[in-house]
Amino acid sequence: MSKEKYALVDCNNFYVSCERVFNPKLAGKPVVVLSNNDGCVVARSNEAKALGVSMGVPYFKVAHLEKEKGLIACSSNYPLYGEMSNRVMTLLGQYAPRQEVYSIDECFLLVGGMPEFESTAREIKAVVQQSLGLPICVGLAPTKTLAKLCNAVAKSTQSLGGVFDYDSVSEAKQTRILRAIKVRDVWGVGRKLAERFRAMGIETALDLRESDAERMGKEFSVVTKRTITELRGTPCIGMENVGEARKHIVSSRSFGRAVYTLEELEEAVTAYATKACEKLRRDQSIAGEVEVSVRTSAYAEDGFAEADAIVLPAPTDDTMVIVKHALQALKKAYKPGYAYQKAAVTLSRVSPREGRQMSLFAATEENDRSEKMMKALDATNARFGRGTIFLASQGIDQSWRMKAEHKSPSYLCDWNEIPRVRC
DNA sequence: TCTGGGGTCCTAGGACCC
DNA sequence: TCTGGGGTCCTAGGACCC
Repeated sequence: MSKEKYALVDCNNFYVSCERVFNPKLAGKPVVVLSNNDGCVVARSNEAKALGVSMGVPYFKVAHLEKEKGLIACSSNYPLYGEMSNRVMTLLGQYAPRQEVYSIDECFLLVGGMPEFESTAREIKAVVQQSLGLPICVGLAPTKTLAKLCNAVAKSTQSLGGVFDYDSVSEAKQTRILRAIKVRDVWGVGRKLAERFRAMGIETALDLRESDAERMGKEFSVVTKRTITELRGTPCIGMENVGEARKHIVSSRSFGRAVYTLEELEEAVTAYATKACEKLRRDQSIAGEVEVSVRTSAYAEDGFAEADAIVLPAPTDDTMVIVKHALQALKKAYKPGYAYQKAAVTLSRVSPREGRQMSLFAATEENDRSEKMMKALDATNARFGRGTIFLASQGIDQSWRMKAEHKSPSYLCDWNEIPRVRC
């Protein structure tokens, strides 16, 4: 039996790198990409990191660097990043028998039994750079947890050329590497756990590896025990099945300005529920419950947050049915007199569309009609652009929509915004 | 003035059953 | 009214991830 081996491939500063592909003027400059509403920094170029811009910082706190240091901010352009992600993932998937797309910018490849994968990884890196213009790094190790750490090592150590294989160095060297990594930077260790670990004198990845796995498992949870085992080189987190349907689907957005009236919240909830239903149908799933939540700013002194969930009469993927119940839930959650800043629609009790339980009371004819209607809706919106057909209750003006003041064009997703080349 | 969005997994505790 | 133990299922909430 060949030894297990995982590769973690991660695109460097992914959103910034995507912007740079289409706007070469951004090369070599400090660039950040902002979250929706131009709220926080969610991606930074190396030059921006060097200026001390930290991840997740509210943009207004670093906006002064625009003038002082030439910092450039881009609003996020998720359709563009999504399309670039599809392309890079498709390419990477060709290099291994199994791939797990872990997030928009990283995937695991199962490369056990493939000799000399380190040189293959260097080849992959060159191909992705050449064909898509995206820089990547690769970490190789016998477990996913170590592969994540090795990826970080590859990223931070220039001389490695973007690829690091844990097995290529001596045990002594491995130990030195783990000693240099803070426990907080280990996959699966968040802020809370790191605090509790520190109180026990566990400061580094090495300290965690050397701790008593059994005892830690009892004191914390099986998750911690698994992390420790993985740090020791024994895999216990396998590849996830790809393409499995999500169990919860959320659509939520902060508004571009404070919203007070039920009517405006109804528009937003209709739009969010519509979007959640599109995702639901794309997964070939149906939902049994819809929840609506609304809240004022999390930083408001006199804040308010409320949610209400409604179990649907029968599980469905019908936008009109789900919107209707979402609006009922909203009415129960809404209280007048607050400055609302955000609304969310969550679909749960999600199950596969195949073999669904039809409502006893709904005539099959009605089910048929709804199915045809939803198919036509999705097909039209896919062909002519999202939002070609929509429910009137989502409003036309939508003045509550979010801000995006520095957005790049939808180069890959809209014929009207395709890049032009002059010669 | 200005602080994102979308997921997963695990655990504890309550309801219910025999 | 008193009295037992054990199992399952579901949900809410916490912690984590990118």
